[in-house]
Amino acid sequence: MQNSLQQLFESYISNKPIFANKSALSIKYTPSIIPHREQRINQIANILAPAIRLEKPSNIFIYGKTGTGKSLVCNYVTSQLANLAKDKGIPVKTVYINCKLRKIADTEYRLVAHLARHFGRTVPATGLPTDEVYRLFYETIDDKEQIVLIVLDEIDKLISKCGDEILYNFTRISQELKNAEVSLIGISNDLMFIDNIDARVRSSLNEEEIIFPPYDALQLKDILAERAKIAFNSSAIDELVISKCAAYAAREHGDARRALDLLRVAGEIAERQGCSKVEERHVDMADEKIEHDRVIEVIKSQPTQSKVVLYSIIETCKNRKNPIYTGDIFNVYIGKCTLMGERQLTQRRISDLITELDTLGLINAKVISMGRGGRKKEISLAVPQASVDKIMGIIKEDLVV
DNA sequence: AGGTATTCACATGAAACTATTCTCTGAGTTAGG
DNA sequence: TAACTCAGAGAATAGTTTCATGTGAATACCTGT
Repeated sequence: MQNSLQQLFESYISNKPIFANKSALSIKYTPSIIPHREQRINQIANILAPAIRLEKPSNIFIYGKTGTGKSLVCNYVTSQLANLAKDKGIPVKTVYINCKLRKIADTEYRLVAHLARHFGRTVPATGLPTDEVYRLFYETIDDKEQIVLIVLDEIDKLISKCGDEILYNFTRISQELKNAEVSLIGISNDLMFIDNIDARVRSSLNEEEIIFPPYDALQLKDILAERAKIAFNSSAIDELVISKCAAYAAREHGDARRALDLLRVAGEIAERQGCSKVEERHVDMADEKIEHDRVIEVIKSQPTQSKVVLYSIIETCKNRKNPIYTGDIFNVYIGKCTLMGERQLTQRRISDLITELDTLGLINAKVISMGRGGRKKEISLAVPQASVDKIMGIIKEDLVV
């Protein structure tokens, strides 16, 4: 035992390390070159440029699927702008907020409170009327002449949750302020997002739209190659592996984030196995591992009731071959609740929980009409068979089964 | 045969309710002068 | 009298329940040939 450990550590030393600078593959990393996005960078820079002359730039809305470089480009341009402004002493402030983050900016109140805090006000987490928080925010930024650029990432999530009055309120901000000017940059994953907004709000926004198309496999390959140069030792990686990662990610609507994850995890696996080089099989393993980890992570973070529902679904799927529907699940769920002494929710709520599990990608729930048989959700598991036992284990940890 | 009306078993939407957390306010209480 | 305490009103939020309405197509029912 002792000996084998010795060997393990020694082999770690004798093998040339695979990574040179792993951070280049993380999401937070901002590369100095952003391939295939030169045009968008220029577009955004052009729109924002008036800020330097203290004129209010137009509002911008950026659309594109996940991993198309929206946030990256946006951060890049705004930080360049902020740097320049700082050097020249021009009062331009940029704020980046991710609206998806729970407990930070996922409601109107929290968003405005967060903004006010960013400008140095202390705002309680609850207790104040929303109008009051708006007033605090106005006051704070209006005390001197300045341009404020607010970047709202994943703004579609915010709007779908709290309605589009927020946007309307923001357009009104500019009218209320005497000294400062506020411009919005909205980033959305949902291409249809703008169509769901009230026409009046939309016209008062009079925004510029920029669309980020997904990367194709070749572009992904360029991006990966660029990062791999920094992240890996040159001998540890070859073009084949990179192509494979690019191809896998291109299969999923050209998600660069996914491609980078794939490459990083493949490298980690190779490292752990004591290989001196990343091989294609490591990419396959990485693909599986990422999916598996994601599923486990998602399930762990679910509230108890969702877990009970998922448990019921898994068990029913195991025992029965023919398709299963909401009603079946509900019955099993009732049984589970009495067994475990959990509170029973209504079928209405279970229906919603099932839909949530579907959007999380843990199950497939398709609404089908069976004529006289009624309208139902046809439910099946979406996780690989291999993970099922692990999942059951995790759920059981949390529940007294 | 062809057309339409019904009907099933939920889905989907909206509103209202519950419980918790937090602020703010003002009445009542206390301690020191 | 100033400082302090504490209860109650009012807000925001998450998670539900209640009530109401919507839905798609297999099937039952009718019509005219």
